[in-house]
Amino acid sequence: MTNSFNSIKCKDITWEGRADCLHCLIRRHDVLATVDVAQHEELLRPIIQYKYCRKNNLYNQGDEATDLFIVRNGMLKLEETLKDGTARIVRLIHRGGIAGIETLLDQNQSYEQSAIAVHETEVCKIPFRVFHNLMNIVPEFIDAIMKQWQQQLEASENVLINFSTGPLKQRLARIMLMLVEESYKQGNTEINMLQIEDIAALTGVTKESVSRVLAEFKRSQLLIKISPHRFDFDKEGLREIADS
Amino acid sequence: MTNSFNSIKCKDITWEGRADCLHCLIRRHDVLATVDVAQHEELLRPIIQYKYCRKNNLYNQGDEATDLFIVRNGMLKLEETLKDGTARIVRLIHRGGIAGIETLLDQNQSYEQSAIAVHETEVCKIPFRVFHNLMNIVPEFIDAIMKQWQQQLEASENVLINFSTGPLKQRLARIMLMLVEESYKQGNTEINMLQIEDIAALTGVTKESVSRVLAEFKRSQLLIKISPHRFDFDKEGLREIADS
DNA sequence: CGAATCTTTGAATCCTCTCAAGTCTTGTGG
DNA sequence: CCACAAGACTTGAGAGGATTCAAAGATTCG
Repeated sequence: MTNSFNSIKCKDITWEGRADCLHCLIRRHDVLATVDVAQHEELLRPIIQYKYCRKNNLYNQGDEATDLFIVRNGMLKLEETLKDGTARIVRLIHRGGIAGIETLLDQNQSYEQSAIAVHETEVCKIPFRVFHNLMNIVPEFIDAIMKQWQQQLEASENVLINFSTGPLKQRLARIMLMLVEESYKQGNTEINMLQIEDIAALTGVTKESVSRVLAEFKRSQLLIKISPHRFDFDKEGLREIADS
Repeated sequence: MTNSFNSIKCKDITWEGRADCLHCLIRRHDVLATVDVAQHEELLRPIIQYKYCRKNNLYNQGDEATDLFIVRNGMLKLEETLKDGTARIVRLIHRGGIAGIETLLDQNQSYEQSAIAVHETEVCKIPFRVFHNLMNIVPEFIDAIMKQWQQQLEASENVLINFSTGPLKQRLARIMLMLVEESYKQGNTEINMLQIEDIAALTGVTKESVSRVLAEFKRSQLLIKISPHRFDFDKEGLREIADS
């Protein structure tokens, strides 16, 4: 299953039509796995599928919240812009993850971070009230939501512990290994490289520092450029640095 | 309401008897606010109240999970020990917060971090199954749990954004301001200082670096030592550094 | 092709770490 | 209650790492 759509030119946001939950192959990965979609077809009708290309915003910090987004494939960043203008990624959202979960609480009427695609990413856009209805109707759905909340918590802890602690070399090796795992999941044999600035926002350092360390990785053949954004890698070598 | 028990010598864990939820003055601050305690007295009977003195562990990373803990007052750290032996605090738990929330998911039978008192801290120890029963019986309780999950998420984001990003001076000023707010809540006019090593684990730097910057704060009168662990502070000065 | 954006590299500065020693505080047992 | 031991905190000096500012290459988009 290589991502055929990676080769297609991609810049914007594409409307991919009403979601077909009944025949959705990846539903088992997300919270809707707990829902009998045939039974609730009516309720699920407003769900729309979109494709967001690299760098497109799903929503911005502070925007009024109307929808949640489930990631079908690709990767999102949840990013907070700090007072001094720099950005900090608080967590990454992978397949099955939800962007905007904080808006499920009644008191939150707006998004707390910006959600932006870091790779080409397909999502299902689900109106807020559909989620609320499902929570009222399907008991198992609540369990799935709690599980999702815990996963988001772990995703943030991951950024803190693995990407924001220790020498930069180590942190970047860990990020590369995360990208390796991600590429396996997508059926690729090469890394889909993040932008330098995203890596900087993930580690809390400057983009120059990131660039320097990655240059070192390339010189020592830990990363080998295949094409723009595409890299082959030395997993063992990266692992060694990550665990050092 | 100054903490009278701060003056009493305190080293260990004290059993304070069965919790009296019915007359509990701080219940409105936590998830049990949604529960009619008179109606569910039977179910709540196993709840025990404890006092943990500074540095005592409620549980350790990997321990089999049997109970959750609600903080009545004081402060806990949730700490992860990394491969190289250093510790990283992933979040702090204040009044009304829950330690061990991750164990509410069926698949988690053990705690993911260690929970340790950083100040003298009173907690209610609640068996796991009591929580589960309440979730089944009281619909509003589930809402409160979700809210709590979101608060834990925000507590982790706070460590990442405010305590692990930017120059160390700035981060330490922010931690001091957090302690200022904490002291207000407890009705004190002085900071209850964290241990240097805890501050280091919160910021991801060495204890020597923390000590040096705090020494600078003391020299410039941003912090003024009153007694061991107790400091007067210059809130405006700290604010200025925190926002610089 | 040209403009805008993203990435790389250099050199000087600043910050943080390491290792080491010394001081202060706290807890324990005589 | 005091003395000693253990733990916590401070300080110094040198090395190593990250930042800043600036400029030059790449890449992408129109």
